[in-house]
Amino acid sequence: MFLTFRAAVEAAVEDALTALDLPADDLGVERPPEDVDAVLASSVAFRLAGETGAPPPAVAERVADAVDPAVHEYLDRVDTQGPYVNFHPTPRYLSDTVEAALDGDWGRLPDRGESVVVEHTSANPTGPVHIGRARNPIVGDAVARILGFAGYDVETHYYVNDAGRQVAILTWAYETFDEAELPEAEREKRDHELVRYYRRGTTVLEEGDPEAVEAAESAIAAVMQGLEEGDPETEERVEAVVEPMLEGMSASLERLPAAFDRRVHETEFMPAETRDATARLRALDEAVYDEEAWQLDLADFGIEKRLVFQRSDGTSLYPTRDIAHHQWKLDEYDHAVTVLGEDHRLQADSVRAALELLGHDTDPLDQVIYSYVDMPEGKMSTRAGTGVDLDDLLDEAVERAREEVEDRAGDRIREDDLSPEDVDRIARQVGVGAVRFDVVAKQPTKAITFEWERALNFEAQSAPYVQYVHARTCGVLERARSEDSTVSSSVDPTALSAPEERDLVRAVARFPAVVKAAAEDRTPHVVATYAREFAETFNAFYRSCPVLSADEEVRAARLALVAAARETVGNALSLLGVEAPESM
RNA sequence: GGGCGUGUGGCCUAGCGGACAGGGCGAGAGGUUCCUAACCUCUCGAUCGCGGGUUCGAAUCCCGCCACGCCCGCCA
Repeated sequence: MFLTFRAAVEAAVEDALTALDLPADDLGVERPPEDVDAVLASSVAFRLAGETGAPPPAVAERVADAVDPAVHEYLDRVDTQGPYVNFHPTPRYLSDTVEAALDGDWGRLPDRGESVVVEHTSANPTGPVHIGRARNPIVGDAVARILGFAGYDVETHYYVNDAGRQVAILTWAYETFDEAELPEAEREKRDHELVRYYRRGTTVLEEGDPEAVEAAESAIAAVMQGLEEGDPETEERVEAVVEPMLEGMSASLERLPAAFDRRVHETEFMPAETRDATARLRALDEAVYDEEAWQLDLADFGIEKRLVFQRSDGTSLYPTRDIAHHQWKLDEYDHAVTVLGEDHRLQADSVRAALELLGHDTDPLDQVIYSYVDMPEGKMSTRAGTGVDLDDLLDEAVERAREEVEDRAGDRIREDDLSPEDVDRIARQVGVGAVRFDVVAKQPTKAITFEWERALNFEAQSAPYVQYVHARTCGVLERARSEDSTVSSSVDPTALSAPEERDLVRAVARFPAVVKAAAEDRTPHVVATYAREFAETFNAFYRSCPVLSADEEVRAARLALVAAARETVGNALSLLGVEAPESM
């Protein structure tokens, strides 16, 4: 509804300017501050003041006079406040908004008939997921949900680096060391068990005596060569350790929840596609053979660092395989979004440049960059075993949420008691939701230093604040149902006259525009910001507008509005991957 | 050294060319015979890193500087 209204306002301003014979290249349509009672405003008058020789307020008057509200949908009237032209919607804007929101799937944008692959997380299968990288699945999952809701045909991929040196080390270590000589696993989970081999392996490589290191290096090299050639036996050996590791990691990710439509393995592009890409790269004018390795000169793309794409021993590197991988993505999908840490940026830019050189249009490629989460003491590392595991964070979050639920159970006003199952459910929804919301609500490029107290703060501006609004809407609707009231699918707009009612409807109306912006810019945090503002608006309404005790007509309208609000806040939470509790 | 990113009250954060820079945490004062108080109201608190510039107008754009992070591997 907001989108329709905005289009109408833009058309109205443009028509008015044209009629006044003024330039209409910048309409200055924007959202006014909260205390101004208009849905949209225009600041064109500032820009036209010089043009017309009149002061901005006078220009604003003229523009406002030139608008004919009758010919624009939902446009009721236009007035001015100083230099600003303000636009007010018709009562139908309110009723149509509520009715549309009740129609189901509120906020979903029409099908675009375009596919998009969202690749995220893609953590190396070397150990348990720690929270240094936890932004990736949380942001990536939200981006995928938002794009899907915005009308794209979305597929999510976890790209498995199963052909690199790291997994070769893991494979060699797994086959070499005896479990009896390793420390006990931190959890009875395959990823925790297997990471012990990886850690022991890297320790030997770093601190072992020269002979041992040499033997290890040759064993590792043999694994990499085998993979390069597509040797089935080597692939089997690697798979034997990579797959259980991934199962363990996935189990943690699913708690967020972050699930994937498919895992795409590097080895799927070996040897054929990688060899083909290597050959085509070597044929380029920008290809340089230096110190027995093949490299790509990307100076024309502003990248000083040469991209090495074939080692002196003839094997490929991660970027080489990623080029083959991305050629496939470009062939299969209309758009490809990759969520990756800031340290991979140069890498990704280089791959993109190489794809351009190979003749691909890389416009469909898009990156969402996030900054790693550090500990107060410094970086987290799988190898060193420093940092906090995602499982530990989620366990702690749920545990603290449970304490909250139990504390609050005592002074509940409502007489219905929570069953043990309810307590479990709420603790999980609130605990996991708080972690997710805390991460997804921030711009991903901002650095985060992990602190327990801050990450697990359930106070205002966190997930529970928004979830609580959803629970409240459910509570009202449930009560109404028990009194045999049904939510009417049509609304009398004149019954919604209180400012808190109007504000809430207007907030509902904006939701599709928020989805659109978040999808276009790949910025899930704007949905979180909206959800928080929406919750605030709802709470203002809830405070001053009793629903069930209101007179019949007002009651019907408010009940419909509550149902619309539930749909809105529920869908917003779902886009963020945060559960919407029906009670809490 | 070069490239990229970030810098908003004690702390976290939104805004990224227009109406007095919004929230939250924290500190303090209130609010529940009424649909869930994980709520609400009020008070305290900001040279929007620093300095220039562009503009009628700059937290927002440009230039310079400073601080922090990331990258500059035949690792991924």
